[in-house]
Amino acid sequence: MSFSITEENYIKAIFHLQLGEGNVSTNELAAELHTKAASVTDMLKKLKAKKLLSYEKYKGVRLSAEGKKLALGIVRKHRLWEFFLVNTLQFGWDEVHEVAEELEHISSKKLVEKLDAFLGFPKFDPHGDPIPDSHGKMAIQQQINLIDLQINKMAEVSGVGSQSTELLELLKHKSIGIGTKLEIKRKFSFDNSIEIKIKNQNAFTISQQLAQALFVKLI
Amino acid sequence: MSFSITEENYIKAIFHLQLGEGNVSTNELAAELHTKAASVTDMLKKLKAKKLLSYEKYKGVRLSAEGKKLALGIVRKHRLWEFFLVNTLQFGWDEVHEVAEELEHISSKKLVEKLDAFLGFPKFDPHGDPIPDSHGKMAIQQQINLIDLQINKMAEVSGVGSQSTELLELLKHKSIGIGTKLEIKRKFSFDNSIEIKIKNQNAFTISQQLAQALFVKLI
DNA sequence: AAATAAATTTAGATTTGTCTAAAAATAATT
DNA sequence: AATTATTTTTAGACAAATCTAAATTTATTT
Repeated sequence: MSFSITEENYIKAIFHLQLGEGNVSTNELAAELHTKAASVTDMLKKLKAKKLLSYEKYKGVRLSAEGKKLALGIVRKHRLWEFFLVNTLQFGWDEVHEVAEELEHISSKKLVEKLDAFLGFPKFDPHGDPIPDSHGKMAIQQQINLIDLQINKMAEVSGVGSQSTELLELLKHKSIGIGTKLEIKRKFSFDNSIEIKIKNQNAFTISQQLAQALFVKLI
Repeated sequence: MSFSITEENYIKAIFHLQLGEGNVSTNELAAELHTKAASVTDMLKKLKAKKLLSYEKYKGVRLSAEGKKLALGIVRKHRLWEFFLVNTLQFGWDEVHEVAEELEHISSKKLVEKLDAFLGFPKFDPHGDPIPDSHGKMAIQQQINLIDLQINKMAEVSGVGSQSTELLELLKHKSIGIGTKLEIKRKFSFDNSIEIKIKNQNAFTISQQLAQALFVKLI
């Protein structure tokens, strides 16, 4: 079965809103999608008929297993395309969202898998959000993005945003790897670069792009 | 002004059908788009109101300058994405058309320009069709694809399908460049590789991919 | 040139996704 | 618990893109 762009956008919006436990309300959805409650009600009936979600009048909505699967597929595409735009086409990480909103609806299954392989099966997108794999599994992230680490808090590198050879080459050159212990000494707002200090080394600065590709755990 | 996917598909279809001189008929368009004549008539009125084409009842249709510009933009995107799918993502050249039909409607201007640069400003797509540049200009092609050259006809390399460093590296290694004179000795249907003979050299075979990246003129 | 055939357009209906306004159900307040 | 406020649903209408069937125009034949 295949779904319209509008249907996919509803499913994705519900997915993002139902993170906690409770059901998603009609008004929440209307706000998220910049539409009206009446339109949402109509669409929920349609999506219920397609078995993508469970919905009872006045009770709100939750995705079914099938709906979740569809949502994860869309999120996967969105985040893979964002990764592509930033790491391959040199977009700024802050200008890729709208483009990815369009690209995430391209339907070819083969395209997604080939893109994933080309990018080196990245686990996190440029914003540090996890990319679902082809089975819908995402890396869980107790780790935080290095760029969000507080100054002078010691932390340990626990993951990288991608497996690209370019990133790995740079990390090797800077002697950074999984397990490296470091802390941030300064943050420069001009270019969002940060100065980091690794034990027994002089402090040095790394770019925003590199910091965003690194995930750390507090120690 | 922005256009729906349907409108863009009509404009593209008219562009491909009006290659010669005459006007494009309602029935021709209906056949091309797998729709009915009545639907075409409706849409032509709409596109005329948007000044994308000139249309008089019962007289057929031709694109305006503006319509042509839009069409060239869509063709440009289609062929750039085809090039990307084949050369970057390793799709077979015969399986990219449907995917490119979707990708050609992604609207971001910046995406197209960055993709073009990433690919090395290719002049021809994997089928040998010319890719319009950002101003809508296409390389004219008296040249034919090497893969379509008849056996034992002497020809001269007149163009390459792209400027990618990978292609140029391979061409350098094989001592092939613009102006190289060669002829095809055999074609192998198993993998579509061909055996070529360059003056004063031993014959050697080249891959389908390489042959498709080379354009020649008969001499 | 009249008659027939083919192509094209109009008229009216359908589907998808949306809206406004009114009605119904749920939640909050006194 | 009754009243008010909020949320949600229904009813009816609309725009986009399509369709079928009928009407009209152009082309072809006799």
